[in-house]
Amino acid sequence: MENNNAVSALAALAQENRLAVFRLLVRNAPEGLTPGVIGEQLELPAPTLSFHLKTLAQAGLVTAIQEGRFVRYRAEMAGINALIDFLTEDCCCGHPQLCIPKGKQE
Amino acid sequence: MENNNAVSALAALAQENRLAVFRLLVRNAPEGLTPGVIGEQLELPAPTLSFHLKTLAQAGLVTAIQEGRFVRYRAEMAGINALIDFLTEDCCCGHPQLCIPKGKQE
DNA sequence: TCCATATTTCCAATAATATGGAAATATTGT
DNA sequence: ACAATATTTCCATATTATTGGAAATATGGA
Repeated sequence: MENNNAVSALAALAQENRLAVFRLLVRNAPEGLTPGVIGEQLELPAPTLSFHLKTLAQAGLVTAIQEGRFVRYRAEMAGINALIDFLTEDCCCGHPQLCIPKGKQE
Repeated sequence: MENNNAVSALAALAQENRLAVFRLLVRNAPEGLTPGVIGEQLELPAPTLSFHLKTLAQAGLVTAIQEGRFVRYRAEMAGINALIDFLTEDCCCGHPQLCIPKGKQE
């Protein structure tokens, strides 16, 4: 993962509302949800939510597909995995003994 | 890890210069570096660097200890590990089969 | 075609962040 | 006490992010 992409993904998640949106989509993976439902659940006005969804999409953390009159947003697992891997390697580089995330403990 | 702490940590790393500072400190763990050396390596003016170090410290990603006239900053591995775990659980919650980071693959 | 509903764009106000010069503070060696 | 060096705080400026009302766009159903 490029440095730039990592910064984008980190910034996308570094915001309360966007983090909540992303988590909601993960809990509703793989089907995804429409902005209408997300906005209702999280009590976000439509323009605000649209702005945040766009930010998450640009960061590669969600994808959108049109379904008739609705749009279905889905959490992009490849995106979050890439971010986790970036942080893991970043954190461990050169000093693996200092940084053994749960997942790496045999 | 609390939601708030996660947002702080994400925001701290979601900035080019701060990410560079953190990575430099990880590469120089566990000894750490002084702001003088960091600023020289990354070509950052002292006040700018000080601001970023403070942000990283508040997010629990670095620690500072005074050493005579110098201050030694160190990467806080517990902090980055907590963030990685937060993202991993966040990402996997309810749908582990969709999200298997490298580290978790058997 | 016309209406109802879903979503986004436009836009302006507001808030939060980043930057770095100048000055302040702290510590060590003389 | 003084000079030299390290780091931080102060502060003004510039940049970027967030918010949501109003209007625009898009789609399906009557």
